[in-house]
Amino acid sequence: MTGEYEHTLDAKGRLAIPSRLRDELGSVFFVTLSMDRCLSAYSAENWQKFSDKVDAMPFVKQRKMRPLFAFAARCEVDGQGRILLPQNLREYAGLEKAVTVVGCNNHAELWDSDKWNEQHALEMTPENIAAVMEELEF
Amino acid sequence: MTGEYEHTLDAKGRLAIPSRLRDELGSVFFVTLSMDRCLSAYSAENWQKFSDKVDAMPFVKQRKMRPLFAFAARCEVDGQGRILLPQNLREYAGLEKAVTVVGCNNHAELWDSDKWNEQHALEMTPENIAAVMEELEF
DNA sequence: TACAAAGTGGGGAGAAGTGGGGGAAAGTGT
DNA sequence: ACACTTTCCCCCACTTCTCCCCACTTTGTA
Repeated sequence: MTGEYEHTLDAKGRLAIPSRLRDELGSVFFVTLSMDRCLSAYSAENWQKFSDKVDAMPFVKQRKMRPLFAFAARCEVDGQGRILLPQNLREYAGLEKAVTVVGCNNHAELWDSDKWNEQHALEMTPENIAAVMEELEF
Repeated sequence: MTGEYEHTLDAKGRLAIPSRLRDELGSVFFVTLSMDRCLSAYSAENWQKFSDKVDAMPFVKQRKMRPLFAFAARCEVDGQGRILLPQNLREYAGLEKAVTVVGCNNHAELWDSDKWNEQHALEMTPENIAAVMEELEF
């Protein structure tokens, strides 16, 4: 998944999924908390992988993963390509009106647009890109 | 991929892909940020390799790679051999009207023609070529 | 010079994004 | 148990933008 897409959260808490990402996320996917005060959306397939990974962990470690499941939402896209975001998730990420959806390879992130713009400014510099390429060794 | 090709970005933000590079890039390819305030275009095949590499990284490291995906665009060439470049990418690279497409072995770079001409002048000297060959140890 | 391929420009159909109404379902309180 | 409120989901309507197609110009080639 790639690209950044700005959309608006309507009065009912619905968010349109960018058409470019819709195929990759599928018609049912999972949204959970992420670091950086944003939300992460995983396709059903990737969520399953993630879930399997946690399943394989020892019990004590599994408990630490609880919040990722407790605050996760199973989202179904409606006929208009939108999902309904639960209020607790919206509050966590500070989503109100303008939301930016960011493609991040194997998942998508949902950001309050103002917050994203700050992050964006830090990341979208030649210096940072150079550092990333260095790390990637591609 | 080799050669430099000057093209014009039309009013709709479309850019013609040089016919010489079209076969190597394919009908769907990916454009992302590069250092030097230009853009890099990777064939779908190379992009996949790159994406797989990131997928295999630990979670925290994956996050650092975010900008490469967030600012990447999946481009499909239209019937006339053109792609539509998203505005954020155009802004980053300062592309307005004259764009130079540069073949760089495994990828192509998109430069504002003025910027490229400066770079071009630095690189296209016997001294620089000598330095390059030195480095190459070929 | 004629012809083909490549590059450039623009109009229009259709998809994507946004907003809102109405009814079903679930939860709450009396 | 029943009425009431709230939430959610399906449907319809409107606007905007993207993408597909057609046409012209330029370049290269036989």
